[in-house]
Amino acid sequence: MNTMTFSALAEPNRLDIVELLLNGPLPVGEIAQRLDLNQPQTSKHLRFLSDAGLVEVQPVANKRIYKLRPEPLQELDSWLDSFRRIWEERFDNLDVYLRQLQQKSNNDGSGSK
Amino acid sequence: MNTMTFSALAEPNRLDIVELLLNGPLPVGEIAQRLDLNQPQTSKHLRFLSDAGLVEVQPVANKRIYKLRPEPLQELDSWLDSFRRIWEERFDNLDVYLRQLQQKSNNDGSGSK
DNA sequence: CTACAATATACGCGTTACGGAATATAACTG
DNA sequence: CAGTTATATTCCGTAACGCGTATATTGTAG
Repeated sequence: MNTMTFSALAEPNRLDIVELLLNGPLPVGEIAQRLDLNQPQTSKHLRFLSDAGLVEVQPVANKRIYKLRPEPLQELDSWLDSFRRIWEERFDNLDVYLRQLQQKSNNDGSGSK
Repeated sequence: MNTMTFSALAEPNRLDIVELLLNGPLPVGEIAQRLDLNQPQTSKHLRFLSDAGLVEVQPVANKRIYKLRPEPLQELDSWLDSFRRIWEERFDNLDVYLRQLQQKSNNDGSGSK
């Protein structure tokens, strides 16, 4: 799992941008206006999101229209698979671990490796 | 969506810890050893993960055993729902947007509101 | 080519984050 | 109680981040 994705989404304004773009592609100015950000910050955040692969840009005349790229979020989705599998099984194997610990300290008189 | 979760997972070592704990709860020393981290860093990362609600601790004798808490990852999972919905539909509404733009610039001689 | 609109980049600043080393705390052992 | 193990916290230096302001870039219109 690429930590860039998490870094990108860890910043509140960037998370807002991503959620805003769920409604469809938008040019920088619109994004800045709707989220009440100034233009340079917006560009910088978009740059970050772009580097992380979360958005891509398409120039149209004077404007640059940003839209979401599904790939990183799909990767995130499949990363979560591992956890979904566990949630359904016995997630809390604490007792198992404790039993192992117990057993270990029984035959541990000699510090074998 | 809570950005704390993203911040917590944005750090490679912390991500490793979370993935390691998928196999079951572990004490600090084991985590440090398996991930080749020194003990203070491990404790600090676990502290962070704990603040983010991603892990919880259970003291056992001398040790402190950390285990995953599913809630934040479940929240993440349901956050992704919004995107899953979109992926299946027409995700790239760029053409739609462009048509709106086109139309707007037609009857935009007077800057109404 | 000039003026303008939209966007990107550079710079300086204060804050936060991470790592390492040292130290503090807590519990077990004898 | 002293010694030891396991873990947490503190202090410090450095690097990255987010913000605001100013400036550069790119495209459009006349």
